[in-house]
Amino acid sequence: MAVDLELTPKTKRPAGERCCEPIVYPDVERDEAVRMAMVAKALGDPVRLTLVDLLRKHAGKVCVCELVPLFDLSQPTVSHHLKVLRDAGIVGSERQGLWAYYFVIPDALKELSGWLS
Amino acid sequence: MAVDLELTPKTKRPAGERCCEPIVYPDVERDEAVRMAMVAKALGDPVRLTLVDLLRKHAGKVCVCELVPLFDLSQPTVSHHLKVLRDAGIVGSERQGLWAYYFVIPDALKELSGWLS
DNA sequence: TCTAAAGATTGACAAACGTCACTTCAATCG
DNA sequence: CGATTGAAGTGACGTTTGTCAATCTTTAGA
Repeated sequence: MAVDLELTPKTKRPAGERCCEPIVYPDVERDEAVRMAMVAKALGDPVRLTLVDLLRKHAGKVCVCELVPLFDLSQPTVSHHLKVLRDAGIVGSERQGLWAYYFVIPDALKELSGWLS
Repeated sequence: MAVDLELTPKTKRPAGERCCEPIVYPDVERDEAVRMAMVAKALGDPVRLTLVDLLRKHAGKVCVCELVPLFDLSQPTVSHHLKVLRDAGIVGSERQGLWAYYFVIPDALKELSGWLS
């Protein structure tokens, strides 16, 4: 896991000679990075982060009609943000009659959370 | 802290009447959300997340010249990503002669990390 | 069956983003 | 000094993002 960077003392190289050996690291990490970056990106907007915060604090399912008035945004915009979160796998939705309820998918943030701490 | 959403059973409202009471929540949270979203956004790119990962795994200071060959990107692009991370307060840099060394700022990810878990 | 309401979708547009080629800056070595 | 190297800055580009107005879809109620 640990990439072994050689922190050798550096001196100026002659022209053309490369500065340092390229370090290879497994591609597994690359996929992991892509996945986590996708989640982080979805959380990278104050509105979406707040949406997730509300849904998490609520632990249950929250109706869109309760979320929209919390923001100074049009309904389609909130809907769009919810879609971004859904595409990132962070939240799920469920229709009941006229209403749509959103909820946080339990383990969606686990990988990123684990990496961060 | 907990926002008290009233999950009353919903019925169709007559025209003009609002769907539900707007819920107010303290502005402190809003600032917190803006700060955390800023950090998340900076991590919301695979290259930058990998950069942070490498710097963290290394626990010390890493020379830019060791980071550039790890990515299939031009040096200015890597430099740009490092600047984004610096602007977000996630990493710091230090010059030593010709070389620039980057390192993760210890507590930069704490707030987001705490919120996530 | 007609109307109205909740929510998603579409289209548009300005702003921000990721990338590169080119240039500039600062520091080292001869 | 003059040449060279590591890294940052600039300008340009195509793409993506956040937002809204307008529209569409589905459902409930009369």
